[in-house]
Amino acid sequence: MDKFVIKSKRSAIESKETPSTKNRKTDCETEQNKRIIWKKINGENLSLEHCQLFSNSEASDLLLKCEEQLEYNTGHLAKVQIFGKWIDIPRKQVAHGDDGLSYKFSGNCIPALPWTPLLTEIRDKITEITGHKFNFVLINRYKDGCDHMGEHRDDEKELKDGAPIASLTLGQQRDFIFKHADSRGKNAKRKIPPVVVELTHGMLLMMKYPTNKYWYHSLPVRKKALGLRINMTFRTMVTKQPDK
DNA sequence: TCTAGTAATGGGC
DNA sequence: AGCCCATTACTAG
Repeated sequence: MDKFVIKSKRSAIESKETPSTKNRKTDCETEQNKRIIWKKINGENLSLEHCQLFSNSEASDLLLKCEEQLEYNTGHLAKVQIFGKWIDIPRKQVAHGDDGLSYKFSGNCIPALPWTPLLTEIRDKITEITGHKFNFVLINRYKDGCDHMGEHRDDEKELKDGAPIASLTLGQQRDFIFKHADSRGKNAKRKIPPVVVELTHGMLLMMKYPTNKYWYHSLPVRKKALGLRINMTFRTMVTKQPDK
């Protein structure tokens, strides 16, 4: 297992500069598609597949471009109401996608901004590799290991039935934890062990049906993770029904 | 009408 | 010290 721990945003971006020549990129990048190796993680109604979609240097380049180009929601779109209090979400978030789509998040309705050349390029690369088309991407920026996301399932009603979600990691490696709906809480019906996936720089994780129906996922706090992570989850949203 | 979902908090390990 | 878990109140649909 090749663990690549990025200690800071700076090192994430500069890590492509290796002292030796063994990792030097040639101009055969088009050959890369043939070298992609998928790994599967399966369980009861759990179906995940992941691969190293982007090389270390490609992923670092994309992370840098994201930092230069992306802007994140502020104000009420960056807050959530919990137990009566309005709290800033512990990360930054923005959505892009086809015209008219939006993302509902605990009462908030986050409208999709238009696709940008950078996001279109990444989207099309994922489509090329997976064969799946996406009309929406939710981007979450975790500045360090203290930024996180709680346990949740993605809103099934908004997502096209049976469509996978493609999750791209850029930057800091983080743990991603899946918990079965029946094994959560004090009065859990069953004891199903959680599944931990290490999300690494340049890794694409496909969450396939029906994973999201039965399994919650979270990105817990990791105090020792010091670097920046940007995550993009490409989705296929249900497009608005034409009025009858 | 009833269910599910958001994150901070504090205690146990 | 870090990680895990149960608890907390209100809203949208």
